[in-house]
Amino acid sequence: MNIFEEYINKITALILENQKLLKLDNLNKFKGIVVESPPAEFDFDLSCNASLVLGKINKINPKELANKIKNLILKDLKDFKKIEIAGPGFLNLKLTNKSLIINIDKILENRKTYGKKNSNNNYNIEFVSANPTGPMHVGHCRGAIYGDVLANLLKFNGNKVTKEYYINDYGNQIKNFAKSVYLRIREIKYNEKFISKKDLYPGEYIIEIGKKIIDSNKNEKFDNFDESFNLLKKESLKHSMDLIKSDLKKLGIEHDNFFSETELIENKLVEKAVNYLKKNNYVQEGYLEPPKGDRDETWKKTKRLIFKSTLFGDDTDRAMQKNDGSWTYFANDVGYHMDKVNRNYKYLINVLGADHTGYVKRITAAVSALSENRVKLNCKVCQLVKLYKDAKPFKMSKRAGDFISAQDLLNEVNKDSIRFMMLNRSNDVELDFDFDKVLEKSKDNPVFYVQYSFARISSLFKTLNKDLNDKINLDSKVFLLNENEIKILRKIFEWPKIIETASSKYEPHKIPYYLYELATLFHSYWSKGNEDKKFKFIENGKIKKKETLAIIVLVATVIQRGMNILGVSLPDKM
RNA sequence: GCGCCCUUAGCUCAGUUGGAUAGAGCAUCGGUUUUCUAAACCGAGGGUCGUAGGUUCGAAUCCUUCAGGGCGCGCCA
Repeated sequence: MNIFEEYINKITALILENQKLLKLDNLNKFKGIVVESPPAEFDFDLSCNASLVLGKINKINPKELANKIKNLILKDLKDFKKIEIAGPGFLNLKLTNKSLIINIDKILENRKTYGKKNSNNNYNIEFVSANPTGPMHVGHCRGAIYGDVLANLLKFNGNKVTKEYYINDYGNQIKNFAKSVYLRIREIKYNEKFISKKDLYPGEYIIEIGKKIIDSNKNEKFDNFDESFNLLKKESLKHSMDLIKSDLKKLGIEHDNFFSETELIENKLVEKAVNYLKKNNYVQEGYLEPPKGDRDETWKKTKRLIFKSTLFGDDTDRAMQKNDGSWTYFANDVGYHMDKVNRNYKYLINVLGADHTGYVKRITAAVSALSENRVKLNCKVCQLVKLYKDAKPFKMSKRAGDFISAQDLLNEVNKDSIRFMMLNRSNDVELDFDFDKVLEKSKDNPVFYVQYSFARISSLFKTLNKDLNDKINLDSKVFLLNENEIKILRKIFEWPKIIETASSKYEPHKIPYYLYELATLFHSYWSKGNEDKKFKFIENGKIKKKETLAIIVLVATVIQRGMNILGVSLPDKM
């Protein structure tokens, strides 16, 4: 149920019926007409811009038109007790008690799904996909949470969502990773000092992995890297992925599908994709120009397979093969994405870190080519996370193993705060993550603020000895909302719209912002009781008005739905 | 040189399918508690929406110019 949609339909239908009376010709252009909440200073429930939009197209003075529409609405729709024309021609509308109650009842009857935007599509969201050569760092957490909440949001609306992780368990980096583990094992077993070199992984977790592999392979000598390679690769990857999965789990995230790059190679998916693209002339042998950025010493102008990604909006065509004829990382990814296309998803979403911005156009181009534009890949880039502690920036780099890992973060900050704070910003701006602030228990910390509002409601229900799910019967004869309750109700009406834009634009950050505003209204109302006894909810252990109870249940309902989507818990008591 | 993102109050940011007097939080200053949880509330000051143009009844929002900041620009992954 979305009250704005409901009334836009009623009002536009009414206008259509009375087209001649209103002297309107261009009625095929209803685009742009909306019903929304008026600015706070107007004491109305709804606002409609129909006369502004239609007046413009039909060259009619919007205020005159507004007046005619106003009379029509008053005559034909019995839902409003007051309509005013404001500003350049906005219609501000106030609902009758009866229609307010109808709308409140509708929400109360469908508490679990209030705000749901019905939809039934098949989505694949690829996110995290951190290299399996080491543990997750803080930057990964942002993308991880973003992807997870996006999935929750889309599922809430009724879509099917596969949460996927692409494991880059192939190529040189894995060789170097296994080599690092090998050298650490030699260090432990034979006292050979580990000397860190370029391309090796020095981090301490490598030692842990080495120990585990020694334990589970008591008879293995580890005296020849090449001979032990397969074993080392397999076991190191397993331990490393276990680390990552355990971090993800602590953040409340579980993927549905892990897709291995090695398997993709073994199943010849790249060849299949390349052959398909060749058939359509999207892949050809050719030469590329040297890159414009930093000089690359190993660059060679030789003939190789090239994907013509410029045909799909990329800045330059892309190599599918390296100097030695083997596939590039991109070629493998093309193979992977062909598999996704073949799995018949309607929408593909890739959540990437800021350092992969330059990759977006080519992989989007590849999906267009592979699906003949049938499937749209949407790449969402999460900008950097900047860590602060004691007002000093925390450095983060994956270089020497001195990055801030997800573990480090989880040791100090609980999952709820991490999730909420990482989402409390649009994904395409940098995010300052302040350790101190996130641990604070005050209004400074939005997580606590929202949770606290719910805890207050819970305690209220405990005092009343009532359950949040109890049925409430409202009576239009005595129905009366005070100004605090009206403000809250109007905010509650906006919830479906928040869900709609958050999910259609993939912008989950709108949810924490909204919840914070709703919590503010509730805290404010609550405090009114401290100033003036008449605003207290309870008298002699009983609720004073059923309307108040209904409003409070609505607040609790929306906060529950919202926090549920965010994957943040709601304690009863704080 | 090129691409993507950003530029809104002292600070951190919401707000873009064009709409009404541009909003929050922090910080600053001043108030509120014998309580349904003060982990809260109320009030005040604070703005040329980076610059310069354009589109129109109307622009933070759309187009163009320029400037500043971030990320990236390999046949690495």
